[in-house]
Amino acid sequence: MPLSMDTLVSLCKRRGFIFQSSEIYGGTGSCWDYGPLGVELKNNIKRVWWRDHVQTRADMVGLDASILMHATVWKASGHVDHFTDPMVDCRECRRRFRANTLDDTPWVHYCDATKGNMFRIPGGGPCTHCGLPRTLCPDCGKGELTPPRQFNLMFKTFMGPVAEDAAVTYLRPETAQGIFVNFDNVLQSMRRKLPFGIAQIGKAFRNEITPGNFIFRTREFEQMEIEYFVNPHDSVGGRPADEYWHERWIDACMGWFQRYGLQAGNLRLREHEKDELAHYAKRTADIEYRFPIGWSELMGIANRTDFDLKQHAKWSGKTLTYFDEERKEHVVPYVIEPSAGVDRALLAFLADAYREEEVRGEKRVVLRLHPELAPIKIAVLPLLKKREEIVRTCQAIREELARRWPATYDDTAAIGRLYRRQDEVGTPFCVTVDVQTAGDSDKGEAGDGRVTIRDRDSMQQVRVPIGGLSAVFGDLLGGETWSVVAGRVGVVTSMDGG
RNA sequence: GCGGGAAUAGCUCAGCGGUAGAGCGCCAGCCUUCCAAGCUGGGGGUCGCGGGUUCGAAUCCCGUUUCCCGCUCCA
Repeated sequence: MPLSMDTLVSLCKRRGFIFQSSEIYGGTGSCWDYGPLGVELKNNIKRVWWRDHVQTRADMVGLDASILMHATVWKASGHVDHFTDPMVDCRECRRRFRANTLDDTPWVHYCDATKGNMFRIPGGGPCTHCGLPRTLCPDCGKGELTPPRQFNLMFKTFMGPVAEDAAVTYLRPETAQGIFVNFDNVLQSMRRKLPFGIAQIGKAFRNEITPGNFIFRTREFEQMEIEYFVNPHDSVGGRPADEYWHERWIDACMGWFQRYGLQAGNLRLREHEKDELAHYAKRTADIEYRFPIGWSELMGIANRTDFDLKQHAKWSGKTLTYFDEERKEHVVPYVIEPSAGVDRALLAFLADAYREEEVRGEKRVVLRLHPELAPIKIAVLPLLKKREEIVRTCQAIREELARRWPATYDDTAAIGRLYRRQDEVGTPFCVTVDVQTAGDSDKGEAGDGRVTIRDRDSMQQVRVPIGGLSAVFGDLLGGETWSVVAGRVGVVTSMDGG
């Protein structure tokens, strides 16, 4: 049975990943809070994204621009003009129209002067039979229209305590503009040569008409964006540089999601049709993921051309160009924009990791999260919580491991249940301390100082000395596979075998 | 914004005019030497909120809020 969104929502709440915002007040539509495990998962996603796209690349730098920006930014970007059209709805057929173009569009009219015959009247003029202007829905000709409503896809707010017009600005609807307006700053301060990119992770806000589907579409969300600047006059491999780099980024992004666990079969690329392209875009490709709600956009990779830099140059009066030493000319770079949603990525990673398995006739729910993404890397568990030596040993081990990795201790259930709990939150490894480990002071028996490591996915176990744990986890959490590491350090036992 | 559905314990839900329930989970104790074991006990809900009808409302009526599904919309 395919994973339902409800199942995921329920798991997220029950296990402390994601709660509905302001729940005790009845909840706030489209807003979600990340709980103790959710914030770890989200931070992990952001961290590996940043590491892989910024820190390990010579051609990338980072940025963290403020959410509130000069209001003119949004005039230059086009968001003010394109985000705030007054809209009206037909009460009958429920079609929606832009109020300011309504009077110029052709309309359907059932004319009383001709016993109610239907006419299609071109342009915005009155009916030639009755002489009356259009008052009803131009499409069905029957329904009354609602009063115009402002559809502010941008959240308007005020800078300063006095609400006067000069101080009006917006919560940014995308992080991209923070990069464009800092293009020259970065160029000057970081001595960059084209091609190079600027990355940013941050919150963005859109008054979506229809939010929903859990964290898929929310009004407050977080973006991971790159603006990669290229010289459109250059050619690479016989192609214009912007087209070449667009392709490279599509491949890189597709590969990145798979590297952290998304199955190739749940990912696909979708090219935007010509009439679907934003007016500034030369080409846009979406990476879609097979979410519980069906195939939907996970990220978009657009070729925004030189539109944004030119717009900001025009509105700011500043020169936003790059000097090409070889050609001795100033160019406005083209920009390739890989833009991903953190929340959507998190949803995809969760959905892809979710498994229901049958183990000894019982259902096992397990999140097969990539170890780098897992909120908790290691759980240290006592086989018997009544034995002081065991508990003490557990806590010492946890404390030591927690210096390098998120590690937790739990003794509130029997071992089987403890394992299942960790499975359900995606903890890749458990360390179990038993009587042999700590010894038995009552019987005067010394412990052997060895503990069991249990692998989440295979449920196999291997026994290692406490002193070797740090090195073993260094390997396991550093990218080596369980089978390789386990085979190297000890005798592997499986559930059925032992 | 429109249409439809829903709202009762942390989760899944039953109850549909007469003292708020179950399963799971959670907590504690006993037990337990590796995969959701067992036994005992426990905490937890003014049944989304506000009105109304009634001797009496989780239950019927009205309003409202929120969520879900679909439509619309989506730089």
